[in-house]
This record gives sequence, C-alpha cells and structure tokens, in this order.
Amino acid sequence: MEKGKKPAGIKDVARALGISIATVDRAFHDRPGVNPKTRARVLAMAQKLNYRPNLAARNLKLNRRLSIAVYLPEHIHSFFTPLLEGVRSAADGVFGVEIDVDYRTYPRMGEGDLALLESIPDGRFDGVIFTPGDPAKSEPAINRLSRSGTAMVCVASDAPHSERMTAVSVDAYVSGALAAELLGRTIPRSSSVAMITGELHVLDHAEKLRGFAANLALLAPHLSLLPVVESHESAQEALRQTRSLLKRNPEVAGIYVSTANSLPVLRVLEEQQLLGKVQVLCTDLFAELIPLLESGRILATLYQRPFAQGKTAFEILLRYLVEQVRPEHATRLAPHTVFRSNLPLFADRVRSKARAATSAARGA
Amino acid sequence: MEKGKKPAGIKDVARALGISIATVDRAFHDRPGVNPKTRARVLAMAQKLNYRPNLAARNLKLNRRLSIAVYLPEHIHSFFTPLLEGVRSAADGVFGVEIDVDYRTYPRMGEGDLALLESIPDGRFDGVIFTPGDPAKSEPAINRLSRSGTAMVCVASDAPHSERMTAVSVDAYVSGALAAELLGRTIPRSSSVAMITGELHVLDHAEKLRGFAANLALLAPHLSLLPVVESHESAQEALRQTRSLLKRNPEVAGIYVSTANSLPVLRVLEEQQLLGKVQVLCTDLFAELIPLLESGRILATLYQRPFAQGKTAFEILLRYLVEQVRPEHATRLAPHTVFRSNLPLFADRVRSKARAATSAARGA
DNA sequence: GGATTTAGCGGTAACGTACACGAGCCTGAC
DNA sequence: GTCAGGCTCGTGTACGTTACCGCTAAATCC
Repeated sequence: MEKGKKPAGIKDVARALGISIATVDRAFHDRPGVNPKTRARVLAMAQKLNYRPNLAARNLKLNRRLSIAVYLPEHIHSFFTPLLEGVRSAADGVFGVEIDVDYRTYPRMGEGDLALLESIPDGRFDGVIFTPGDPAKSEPAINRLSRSGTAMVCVASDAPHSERMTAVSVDAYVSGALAAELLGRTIPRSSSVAMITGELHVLDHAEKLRGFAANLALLAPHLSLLPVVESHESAQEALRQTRSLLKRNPEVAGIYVSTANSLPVLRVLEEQQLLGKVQVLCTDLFAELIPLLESGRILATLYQRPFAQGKTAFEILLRYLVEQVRPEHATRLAPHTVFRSNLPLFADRVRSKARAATSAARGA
Repeated sequence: MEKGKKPAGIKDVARALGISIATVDRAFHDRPGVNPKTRARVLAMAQKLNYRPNLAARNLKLNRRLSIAVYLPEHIHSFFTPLLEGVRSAADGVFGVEIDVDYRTYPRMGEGDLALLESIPDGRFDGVIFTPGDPAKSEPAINRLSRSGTAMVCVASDAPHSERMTAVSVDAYVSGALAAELLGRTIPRSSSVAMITGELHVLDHAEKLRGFAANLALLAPHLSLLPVVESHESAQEALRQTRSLLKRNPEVAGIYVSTANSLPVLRVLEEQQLLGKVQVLCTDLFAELIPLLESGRILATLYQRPFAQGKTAFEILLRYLVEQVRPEHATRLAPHTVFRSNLPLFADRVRSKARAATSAARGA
C-alpha cells in the first residue's frame, strides 16, 4: 500500500512460500486438508504481503447472486415511499456483485406483514429488510429466519428482543426530547402542552413519549403535560380525540404530534381557528405540511429521514453479506428539525416524490 | 428478470445471433470495425435477452485501479478530521473495484492547497477531492485538471465558476437562514443581534451572511443586525473584535458565529459573564462545545456534518468513475440543528473522535 | 507384507469479459 | 493477374479465484 504497487494476489502468496495456490486457498478458507503449520505460514505471509482478496474475481468464480427481500407497508405512503426509494437507490448503486431484490408491500403495519414474513422459506433469502408491526407477534418468524442464516434487518421500527441482526431507525427518544425542548423554548409562559401519538405498544411511540415527558420536566418545567392521546393511527379517532382534547383543555399552548398521521389534528385546529395560536410540532414531512410550515402555522416538524433510513439499512445489510462485517446492535439516525427556513432543502425532495407518484398513478 | 433465471451474458447474445463474442463486444463498446447493421442487430438482441454486463467479470478483466487524491486542510481539525473519516469510511466500504487513495493534508486553507493542486500532473488521478481555499486563485489548476479528464470534486467549500465536476457542502444560505429563524424565535423582545463570520471572499461565509440577513428581515423583524464582524479565522483578531463589538453594543441579545472558530468569541462572553444571557448560535461541533450545550449556555449549534460530506463526496465521485453517472452541479446537505436534547446523538461521535486523536498522539 | 485409507498438497478448468492478433473478403490500382 | 489496404469478423488468451481431480507419502488394516 505504501509503495503503491499492485496488490498481492493468492499466487503471490503461493510463490513467496513455494507452495501451490490451491493450498493457499484452502488455508484462507479454513478448508480441511492443510497442515496447521502450513496454514499459519500462509496467513502470516498474507499479512506480510498485505493480501486482499480480489472480490471481482471471487464473485465471478462463485457467480454469487445475493437474494434480498424488502417487505414494507404502503401506509403511511409519505414515509414508506421515500424509504423504499432509499433502498432502491442503494441497491442500484452496487457494482461487482449481482443482487436480486424481491420488493413486496402490504397495506399497513399489522395487516399482512406477519403472513408475509411467515411465508418466507428457510434459506430462501440472504437477507430481509422489513418493518415489524407487532414486535411480539413477529418474533417467532424473525427468530426462525435468523437461525436459518437469513440476516434480518428492521427498519423504521424495531423488534429489539428478537434475534434480528440489526435495526435502523430514527432515535425516537431523542425525537421526543427535541419536541420537548423546542416547545419549551418557544412557549415562554407557564402553560400546558399535549402529545398525540400512535399505538404505544409500537416501541417508537413509547420511546417518543418517554423522551418527551422526561425532557419536558427537565428542560421546560413551566410546561405541564396533559394526559397523552393515543390515536391508533385512525383518522376518525384522531379527529374525535383532538376535539375532545381541545374541549377539555382550551388553554393548551402546544401540541406534539409524534406520528406522521397529523392531518386530522391539523384539520381540527384549523376549524377551531387555533392554527398559529397553538404551537404545533409534527412528525415527518409530506406535501400538505409544506404550506403550513411556510406560513408559520406550525412551528416545525421532526423529519424522520425515510430515504436515509432505507439507504443505510440496505448498505449495512450488503456490507454484512459481502464482507461479513457484523453491524452494531442498532443504528439510530438523528431526526432533522425542519423549520420554515430550512424547509426548501427538504421540500424539493418531498414535492418531486409527490409529483412522481401522481404521474406514475396517471401512467398506470 | 421476471422469471428469475440467470442473466444473459455476452456469449448468449453472440450465440443467439450466430456471431462471435468479439463482435458483440465491439458493438457494445462502440469500437470501430463493426458493420452498423450488425451492431444494430446486436443491440436489439441484447435488449431482447435483457443483457446485463457482469460487472465482476469486467472489473476482473480490466483490473481497474482507480486512483483518487484526497487533499484536505488540517485546520480546522474538528471539522476536517471527521470529513476525512467520512471519505475513508466510504473508500473502505468499496468492493468489486480496487482503489488507490492518495491522502494528503496541508496546514490550513490558503496555505499550500494551491501548490498541492498545481503539483498534480495531468492524468495522474482519476479524481480529486479537495477544498478550494481561494476559488479565484485555484481556478486555473482546477480547470487544467478537469480538462485533462480528472474528475474534480469540491468538498466543504466550492469554486462554482471553475470547471470542477461537482461540489458537496452544507447549504450555507440555509444555515444562515436557520440561524436567523432560531434567534428570532428565541429572543422575544425587540433588540439587536450580531454575526461573526470568517473571510467573506470564501463563498460559504458570504452565503451564510446573505441567508442570515435576509431571513432576519423576513422572519424576525424585531431583531436588527449589527454590522457584521469578519474575523479572518484568527483567534487573536476574533478576541479583539468580539470585545470591541460588546463594548460598542452592550445590549446585543444574540450572536451567530458562522465559523467553527467560535471558541475565542465564547471566551470573551464568559469573561464578561454574558454566557447564558446572550443567545449564542455556533457552527459545527467539537469537544469544547459539548458542556456549553449541555448546560444551556449556548442555544444551539449548526452542525455541518463533516462525516456525511466526506462520505457523499466520495460516493458521488466513485459513482461517476465507475458508472459514468454525472452528478448534479452541486450537492447541498442540510445542516443539523444541535440542541441540548439531541446532542447525545452527535456528541458520541465527536467525543470518540477526540479520544482517538489524543490516544493516537500519545502513541506517536 | 500387501492393500487400502488418509493427510497434505499440486495442477488445472472454468466464471464472463476485454482485447490483441490474425483470417477472410472485397475494392481498386498497378 | 496480383497485391496492397481497408473493412468485418473469429480465435485465443488473460484477469484472480474457486472447485475438482489427482498425486505422493505415511499411516492403518487384515
């Protein structure tokens, strides 16, 4: 490497030791039929010559075709479409190894995800990227596949007690904490704030609540947290619950919506003419949010970077499959805080995705 | 692809047409010596058979060794060390193509960068990743290399009027805009704010000023901007200028330091016991900033994600060199707004880098 | 003690592509 | 009629690695 010559190949190692390349190959791969002493000499010489296997040659010879499954929900569209896009982008950028990707979708988390996982035969795929809906129920399928040698990678959510290899998501606790700090900095007077979340048995939502509550107490003691509203990702329920919340607490000064399903909440605020008066903090970014951010009617949104999540999930999986690099137990990305001023940097991508989706729909 | 058979190779195309693989190869690569009619038949058949070249075989045969230069300043350490780390991480993750990377550093921007660029012979490298200090002065060297076929990629700064291929940096205008909005939201009363920046002929600093001033007027009309302080990245000068600023304007309510060189400013604020009273917005993240953020003595810092910059710069360059994918004219990353609550997500990396640096120093 | 096993090692054919070299053909000039 | 020279195309080899077969010598068996 220092002298910048061509890298040593397997035959250089063989020649240096006066043995055949077959023996060197066996030594490298821990295949039987090599004297332990010889193996040690080979490994030492490989170290000395800085031997690096030529992946191109290996892949050519083995004709390795990696098989990867990517099973994601369609809902929420604004989140999982760019996430899939991120996976695709990472998959398209690969050269030197052939990859078959089996993309599949199901309506929403909890609706068909389990059946899809269970339908995967042992050993069919080298790796699976998926979003566990109900961690507890998915565990048996995850563990079975994991034990059969399939690398299981959670994305956007997690099943931390399962034997999945790793998980990629936004740090949910920090998202909640950030929401607390932002509301605390923005609302000067002593008042009360609300949190509207998704189903709390989804780990992410529970973590956001934990982060929000803890940091509200720590960083914004002048704000008191109203009983949390668990909206179950249903639009009608969210509408009803938000109305009831505002009726019971007309003095609420800030609202943190920790799910991407924030439109019902915003609609209620608009009909009660509270948009702009109540400080609203949303989650994720989609077309409808853009004008609200631009006009200052909502304070900010915590963007969960779906594209980046998909991209890194695929990169990590590929790295493991090709180079045996075992990833961290989990990768937690930092959410982006999107205000009005930095919105253009994110809006472009969101808008172009929305355009692409509608034009694709027209085409179909 | 649908049926999932093995993909067609060059010899499948040849056999289907009853011609030799050499002719097929010539047709694919637009090499002379092929009857246009034959070429058309080849391309049509390739389409029909869904021919996809085997990249592993191609790389093996060509034994393509990409040669890439990465020339970066050492100062500011806290920024360029992780940037280099990002480049390294991307370079290490490559398989299927051999890459020689020539890492080189010079003391600081404007000190030796030009000489380094000028010392590169035409065609020595396939690509160069570098940080242009003085864009105007670097232009001739950039253009010469670019014309000789070397892909020139700016990182952290830009020379937009040169013929560099692309540039990767944080969106400076948005950084300034974000600073304005944050100060506007945090400082309720009508007052004045200051901006301390680096040399304004560096494009990034000028852009930050533009974004800050424009958005202050737009989003925070209750704040008036004092005459901007151009610190020329010198610690002593920054000290002197900050003292003078505070003497002239003791009522200043907020300060935006748009360069990573914020320590002198913070020291002056501390000695005048203004830390925590004046809202301070910094740029980038390094060990000394962590306790200040944790204790709330500075409002936030705009993290310019050096690691991500280095990583994406390398990825873009590689993608171009391997797959001829021409990048956008420029890639502008979104800065991360680091508050107290989301600091842990960034501090880990910064702290571990600092530890690694000191232990490396001890080792040397 | 001869036959058979076994450990340890060497030789070599392929993987799909790129390219140097040369073969065959046709045209035109002498 | 011959031969140069351009055009079109085929043959063969090499890239670094792995898989398979085969060889030798020592160990084991009946």
